[in-house]
Amino acid sequence: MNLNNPSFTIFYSIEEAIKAYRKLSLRKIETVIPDITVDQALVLQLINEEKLTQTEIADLIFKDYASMSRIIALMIKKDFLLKETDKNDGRVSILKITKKGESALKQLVPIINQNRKTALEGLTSEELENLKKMLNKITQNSKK
Amino acid sequence: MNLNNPSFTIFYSIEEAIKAYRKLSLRKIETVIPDITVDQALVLQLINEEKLTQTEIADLIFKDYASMSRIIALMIKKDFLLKETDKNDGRVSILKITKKGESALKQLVPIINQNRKTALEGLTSEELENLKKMLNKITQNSKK
DNA sequence: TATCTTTGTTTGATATATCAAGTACTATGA
DNA sequence: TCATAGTACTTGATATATCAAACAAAGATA
Repeated sequence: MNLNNPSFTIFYSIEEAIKAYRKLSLRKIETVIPDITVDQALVLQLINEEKLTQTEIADLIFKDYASMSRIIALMIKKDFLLKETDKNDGRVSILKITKKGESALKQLVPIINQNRKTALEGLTSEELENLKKMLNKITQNSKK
Repeated sequence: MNLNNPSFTIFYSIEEAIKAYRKLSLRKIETVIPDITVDQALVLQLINEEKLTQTEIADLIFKDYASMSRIIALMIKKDFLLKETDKNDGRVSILKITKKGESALKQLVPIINQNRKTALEGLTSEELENLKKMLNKITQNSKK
């Protein structure tokens, strides 16, 4: 039977966990910046930490390039980002954080860190290492 | 720093694993039934195993009721399901699997089981128990 | 019975996921 | 230098995620 099948429940525990965490993140984030999504907040943080192209960001956080293109477009529309064309390579976009983006970021960073802490409360670093190892095994198995 | 932060990597290992698994599932499923999605295949399987309302299915697999409504509508459009109104409660829909749905199901069940086996290869049942426990902890932490 | 609340489902709006196709620019080899 | 291939990104189409609002039927209550 399906519903009590351990293989079934693993994947739905994964889905459940990630959905619960995303919901927590959204709730906390919208208390400080109402018009930003969880993904957009993360992208903002990544661009702030390193100069990255859209493609590089997409690869980092496992997003499709098409999705990344639309996420960036919305962030520009909402005035969190600016886009310029790279002078050395006309295909590449340089992403810059606006004033509004910077101010949002200042408020977001502590919230994001707190969310992770909240979600991982009670898990030791060995447990987390283990969790990551098992998840990576599932990823590798799935890529064959 | 963010990218090497263990808290960061945990959540992205989770996303990576679930995305890799979904991609594997889709690839295998589309070899037998090209016009069905991973979610739709799962819904078909659940309806086959138990008589469930849309709301119950949604709760089981952590879907929003709105999403479930649309998934069901598409499955009806593609002739995998039929919907009738419950005679005892005019709000409730009774979902029935069509001939096409039944025939699809026969081909899908072994594929779905094989996908899970593939993805979990090399993980012992103790490890899986542990994995589930940690994921459930993250879920509970996130729900506060 | 008339009103109010709850329940099961749907619809609209916006964001993201995925595939396929398209655009623009760059690099490479004949 | 010209044709071809590759790279970075965009766009269209369809599916799903999420919130808010709507709707119809059922149940509860005055």
